[in-house]
Amino acid sequence: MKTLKIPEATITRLSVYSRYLAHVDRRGVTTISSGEIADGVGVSPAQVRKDLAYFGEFGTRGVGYNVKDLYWHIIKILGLNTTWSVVIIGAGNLGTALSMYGGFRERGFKVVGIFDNDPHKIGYRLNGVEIYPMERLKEIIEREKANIAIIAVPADHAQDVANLLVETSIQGILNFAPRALNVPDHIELRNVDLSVNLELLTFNLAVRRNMKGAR
Amino acid sequence: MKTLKIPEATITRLSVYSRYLAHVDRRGVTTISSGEIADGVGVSPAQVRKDLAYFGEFGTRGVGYNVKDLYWHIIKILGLNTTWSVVIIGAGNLGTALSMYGGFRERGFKVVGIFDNDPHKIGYRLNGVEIYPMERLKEIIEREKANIAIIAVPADHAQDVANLLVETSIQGILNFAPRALNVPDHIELRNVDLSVNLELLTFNLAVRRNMKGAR
DNA sequence: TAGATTGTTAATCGATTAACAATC
DNA sequence: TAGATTGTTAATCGATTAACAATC
Repeated sequence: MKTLKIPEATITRLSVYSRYLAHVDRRGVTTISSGEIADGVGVSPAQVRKDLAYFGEFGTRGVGYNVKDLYWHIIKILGLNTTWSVVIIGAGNLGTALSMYGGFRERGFKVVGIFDNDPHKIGYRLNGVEIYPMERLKEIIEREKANIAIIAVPADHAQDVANLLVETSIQGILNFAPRALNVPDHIELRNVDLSVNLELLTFNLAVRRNMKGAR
Repeated sequence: MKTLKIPEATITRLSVYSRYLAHVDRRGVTTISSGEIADGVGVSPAQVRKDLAYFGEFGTRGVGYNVKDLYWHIIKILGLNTTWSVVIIGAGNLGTALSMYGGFRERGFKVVGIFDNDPHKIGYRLNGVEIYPMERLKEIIEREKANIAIIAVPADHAQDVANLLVETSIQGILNFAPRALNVPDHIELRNVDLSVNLELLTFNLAVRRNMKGAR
């Protein structure tokens, strides 16, 4: 099978397109052009068409795309036509927020367990989901058939948590701790760094300040 | 002045490097090579040197980089040698978590106000920071000299909030709502989409599943 | 000096953009 | 049919990697 490599940026944009399609669908729009999608999300029409072309032909020349149709095609591409069960490690501020975050549920993710090492938190529920002690990590992951783990513990404990997860049936890890993690190849790993985004902003603001100063 | 364009990926990595440098500094390391930084954060040594080269010469040939020195150089580049005052709009789950998130404070960001339109939340404090009604947005931003606003409201209200912010002295917006926003050029805008990251993971997991199925 | 490692240039690789034939 | 818009190819642009001279 020919598997040409898909740019990660393309997947990122597909996710954005699909959310925009859901948005216009709710507003009753049935057909949309690459140019309209492009305007809606802030990219070029050629980019939209190129991104979709990696996966097939979803439109009609001279007409555009059927909104619902394209939406479901992208959902399928992203693997979101099945439910993913998620566990969250760390019931601190970030872990708590992520476990209540509506954005995940909207996209079909289901939080099935939260873990923490603070005895005072064990047994409580967040959004109906129980907080378990770390000792029960493997047991609960296997019982709930969790696919994905979100790491939301302090940086210094992130690798320890990753090591525990490697011993379970977990398939993917989303790491919010600002520390590079080591996991075997059969586990998908992605890092999200909240501070980096704020710092991309300050870098640009600092550049502007300096430009002003140099005038 | 020659201003060659810096890739955004370079800034992202500088932020990561600086955090790694802080980490090894705490462990007492005084000198480090591009190769060691590369290993620590998971990029190539050439990449590290290239990224730094955009901004100057910070190392010593045959020796490497002084850890503290390089750390401060990068902090300066990122604009983090001054304190940035941040307001958070939306005291829901995400806004609450962000306002308590230690990762921001660690990097010198200071949350000076939280805003919400729910009367029941007004006057309460999160991490010592008061929750104000939306009506006081402009007043508080100007009083506290806030530079950056973080939008953590539902997607449908994000543009309204952005419109209010445009009328204030805010310089940059970090938008967590999954919706493209329109703001004038003099305001720096960055979008963070938490779901996208989870979906990059499921895309890869779905590809793996299909590969298995095709075998 | 010999060994190590930077800073930088050139080569490679990959992603985006522009253009247009295909076709509804 | 004429107008519109896709799907796709070729051209451009930009970022990463490899290699090595400079130099501590």
